[in-house]
Amino acid sequence: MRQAAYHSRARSQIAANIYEMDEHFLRVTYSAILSFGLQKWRPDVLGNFGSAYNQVHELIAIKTFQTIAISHAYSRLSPNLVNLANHKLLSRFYRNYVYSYIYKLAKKEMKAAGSVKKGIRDTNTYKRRKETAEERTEFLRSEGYRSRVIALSEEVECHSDDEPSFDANGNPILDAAGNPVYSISIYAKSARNPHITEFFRAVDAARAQVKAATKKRRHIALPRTRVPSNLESDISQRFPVGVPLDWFEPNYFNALPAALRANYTDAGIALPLAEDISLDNNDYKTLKKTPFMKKYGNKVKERYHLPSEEELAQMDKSGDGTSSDEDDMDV
DNA sequence: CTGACCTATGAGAAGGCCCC
DNA sequence: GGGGCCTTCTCATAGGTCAG
Repeated sequence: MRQAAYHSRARSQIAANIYEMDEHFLRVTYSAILSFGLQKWRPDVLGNFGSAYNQVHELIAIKTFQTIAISHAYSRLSPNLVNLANHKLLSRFYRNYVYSYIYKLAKKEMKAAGSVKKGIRDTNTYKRRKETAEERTEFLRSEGYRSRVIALSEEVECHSDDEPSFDANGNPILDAAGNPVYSISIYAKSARNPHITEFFRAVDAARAQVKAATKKRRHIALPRTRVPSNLESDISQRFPVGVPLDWFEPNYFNALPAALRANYTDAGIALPLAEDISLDNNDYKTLKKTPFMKKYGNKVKERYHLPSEEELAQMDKSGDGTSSDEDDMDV
């Protein structure tokens, strides 16, 4: 029961609300549709609301709403029924909903099937990624890291995104029993240095430890699994702009067009090489910039090929952002 | 202006807490 | 242990921003 409600809600708010309604009221509504000689209630959203076809739909919608609302069909939502008899007002609500809200969705969906659903999923993916960024950053601050390390995490683009487990058609993936599998899939972030990814995983483990030790367990979080074969999502393409250089995987970075590498000429270094970090040696956390660079940072920076002074000067000459030469494209 | 990208916020569900 | 309140989770939607 609880499962069913959750799933109907997960598909759509409207579907979930219909699910909560007494079946009797649904029968009243459907028989009204049939009594007008219609097989289905399907207004022509893209057409004129004044057409006979659409007027019938509007009439059915308002009449059935009035009929069942007065019988407390929507009591769960505790509606205010003061204006229930105001046909003009209900008509305006109806038209706003059908010819504005639904119209927009229909137009979007016509352009690309599945785009409405994808938009909703993306929204939540963005939000989760933002929260990941905030929580990791907050943790680094609370652990007393220097700003060069915190800069690894501050921008949302520093972090990979995740999506619920849906198949290519946007349908929930089902388990053997036919129930939807609700889990979160984490996409790869190929631009990011695996060294940094390891660092974030350690951060996450520590965050989980803090959470378990201090917070009450309110909610079972959905399991998160990594997407196989290093698949990247389309949300993950953009680079963070203010990150330390070693956020990037060196080979990946060095293969980038000079125009992109040029954005990071002033970027700092956040962490020592992996082999220079050990449990009993974490002075890198507190060293000031100059001694840090001398002891650890310069070694890291050597691995990155930034555009030379000559290249940068050449790039300036070829005009700031205005039409570029064809040979810009080759790297 | 339009579309892509992203944020802010409301709302329902679930589970813990508190008190009897 | 169970009813009511509180917190935190997720989802959905509306709204904002910005580049082209």
